[in-house]
Amino acid sequence: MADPLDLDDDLSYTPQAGGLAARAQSAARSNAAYLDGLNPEQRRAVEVIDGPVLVLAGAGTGKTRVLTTRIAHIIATGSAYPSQILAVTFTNKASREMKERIGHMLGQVAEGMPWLGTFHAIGTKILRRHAELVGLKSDFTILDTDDQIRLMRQVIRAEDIDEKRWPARALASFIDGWKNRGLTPDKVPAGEASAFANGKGGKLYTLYQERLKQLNAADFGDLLLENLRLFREHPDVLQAYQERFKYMLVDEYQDTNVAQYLWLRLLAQGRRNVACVGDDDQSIYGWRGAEVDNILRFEKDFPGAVVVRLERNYRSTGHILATAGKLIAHNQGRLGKTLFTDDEEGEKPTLTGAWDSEEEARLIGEEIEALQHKGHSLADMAILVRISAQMREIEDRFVTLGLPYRVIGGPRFYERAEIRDALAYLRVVANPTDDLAFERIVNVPKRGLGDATIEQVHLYARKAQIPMLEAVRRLIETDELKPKPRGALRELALSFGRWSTLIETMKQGELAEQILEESGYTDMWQKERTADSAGRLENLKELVRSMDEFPDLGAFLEHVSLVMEMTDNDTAERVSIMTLHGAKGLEFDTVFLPGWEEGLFPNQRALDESGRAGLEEERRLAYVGITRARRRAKLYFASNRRIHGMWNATTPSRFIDELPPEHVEIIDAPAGFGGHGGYGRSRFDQGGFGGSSYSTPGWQRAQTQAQPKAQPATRKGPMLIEGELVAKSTGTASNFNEGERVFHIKFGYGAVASVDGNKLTIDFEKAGRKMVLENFVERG
DNA sequence: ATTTACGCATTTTTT
DNA sequence: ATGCGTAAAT
Repeated sequence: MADPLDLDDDLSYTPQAGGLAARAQSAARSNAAYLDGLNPEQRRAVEVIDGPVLVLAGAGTGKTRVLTTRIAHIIATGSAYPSQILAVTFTNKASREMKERIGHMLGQVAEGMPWLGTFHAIGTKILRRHAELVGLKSDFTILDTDDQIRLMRQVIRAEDIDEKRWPARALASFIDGWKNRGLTPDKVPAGEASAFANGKGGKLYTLYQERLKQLNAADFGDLLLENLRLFREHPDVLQAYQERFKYMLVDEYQDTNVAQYLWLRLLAQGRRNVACVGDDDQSIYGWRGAEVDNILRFEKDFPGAVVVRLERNYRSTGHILATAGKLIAHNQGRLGKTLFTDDEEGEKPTLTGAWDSEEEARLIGEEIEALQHKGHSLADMAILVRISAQMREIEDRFVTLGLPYRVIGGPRFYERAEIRDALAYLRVVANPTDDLAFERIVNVPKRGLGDATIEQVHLYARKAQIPMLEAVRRLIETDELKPKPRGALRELALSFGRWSTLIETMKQGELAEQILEESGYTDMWQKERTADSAGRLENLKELVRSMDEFPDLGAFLEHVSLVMEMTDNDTAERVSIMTLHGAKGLEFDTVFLPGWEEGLFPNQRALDESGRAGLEEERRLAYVGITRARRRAKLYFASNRRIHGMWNATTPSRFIDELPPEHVEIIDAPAGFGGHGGYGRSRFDQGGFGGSSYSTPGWQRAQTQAQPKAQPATRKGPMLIEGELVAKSTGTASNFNEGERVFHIKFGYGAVASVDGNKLTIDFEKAGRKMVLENFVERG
């Protein structure tokens, strides 16, 4: 790129026949079919393209449709070329979805939207063009969280600070917070800068930034922060982008942090054609820097802004919306929306009290099986929990029941250790100066290189101002190293040399395979026969497979650093388990919401740390949870829950008391059918307990109205006695024999201790003795 | 240098 | 309860 500021390079181009713009224009002429089926508010949100617009889009009101149609409209009316529209999202998923839908709408893939992407992807794109202006080279590497923390640890050590008292993790969160707020080291308020490491916080931040520049690297926060610096220090650059972006669109505006807000505001100061779409009631990321205020003060920032409220809900039934609406009405400081629907009232959301969390899991399992037998698809059901720790009991229950489930969230593909290790090898091959990657794998698999040796290399590298790999090459020619490490390092350096030459001739997937093989990395996992080693090897294979979809190794690595996920096309029939945060933007016919207890939900920590604001965010989380449901929302609370391995008595969530009794059905939990008197008896039978909210008039009324439900005849689940399976034995002989070695996806390897029908008792090497259904194990 | 043992904390998660 | 990370033992 000769002149990075020559942004208009692709603007002089005439739309080709059949190109995106041409097709769109013809669509517009022919009568704008894309506008059909929009309700009046949606239409307004689409058609008012000039000037600032704030679209308050409630849950399920067609937000994405409005965004994509708006883009199509801008293109179709010839108001701008696709390359002049900036459209930012938070997640790759959202931007992928938008790309797809726009392409659909305009009849082809939206290759023509170069500026549709996440904040970070677009920030990266801009930064690479002007890297020199902020002290980077355009091929700078993007650090992941691991790299970031390792680098900070080095900085902390170099400053001779006690790592115990001031862990790198904590510094990382400080720096992250500053970057989220758009604060460069010099702008950090003195008070905050000195809160870390006896006043050294600010200095550490400065040093960390210096190290990043030395390494020609940027962390996630920098991708935006350096943009800000770029725009502020180089008005000509800013102006070029202001002119380029005729129209700007922002998705999930309620989730923007200060840095993103400042970035947008700088760009929007040009033409002021900025449309922000969001829902203040769904702001649930305050804890990572999102500022609901951004959306609340939009009209002040952009005087004369058109505000459109989307309140017609196309997702949920009446009772569900009424329940969610009543709950969220308890929040103050909202812009205020009331969702409505033309849909039927539907089933009332249900509330079930369980004796303990185990019973809660059991009840959910039974309900799912009952629905399944009525013909409902497991893929249309989800369990939404407040914290990940709640998943375990539910998973355990599902494993026992043989109910297929999938956990959404959890460690993502590119965050898995084995993937990061493999990537580190590739990074070093692609870029021998990537010290952080080199350090990550220098002793993985174990090569007998310890801290002492690494430190030696470090020292040498720093003295000679060369990358570590180069330092290794020189060191092995001297006799400064002990023979053993010297041999290991020589071997490694030779390998990297060899691999580097292959990069030209070999497809990256093949190369990766060879590297993993020759480095002994795959061997390492093959030798480790634990429950997940097989999965790890499978992940590595998947990685290699996916690599060849990219033109070259560099393109692949760039993708990986920005897109920390892998598109999985697992369409198998399973129930989803995820956190409430992870559920945002999704919808299901049936949603299970366990754990509505004080302390858990609202979460005590959120309350302690953020007070009323924390409570309101928790309430929004509850709102998000309920509004995920299309037809059925099922709330649960338990009177006893195991927390950190200890049983605690709990009280029902205050949110339960905020629900409208007339829209909620109270389910009398079936008493334990194992014969324990009162076991599993609903708390409602005991009247107001523990000073909880159950003495309020509304709920007393609700309780008396509650139909004591008969033991559901539809319950098709296996018979249970104290949670043990009694009726699922098929009587048929098992495929497994005593003493046989087996593998279980969750518990790993073990030996069959006894066989009972299709149930096996297995002594697992790691997990101990468990009883599992035989279809969950395979011969090991 | 690597293995084992003990102490400690433990919401939510994207890029 | 459980895992993770650092400290002592091999």
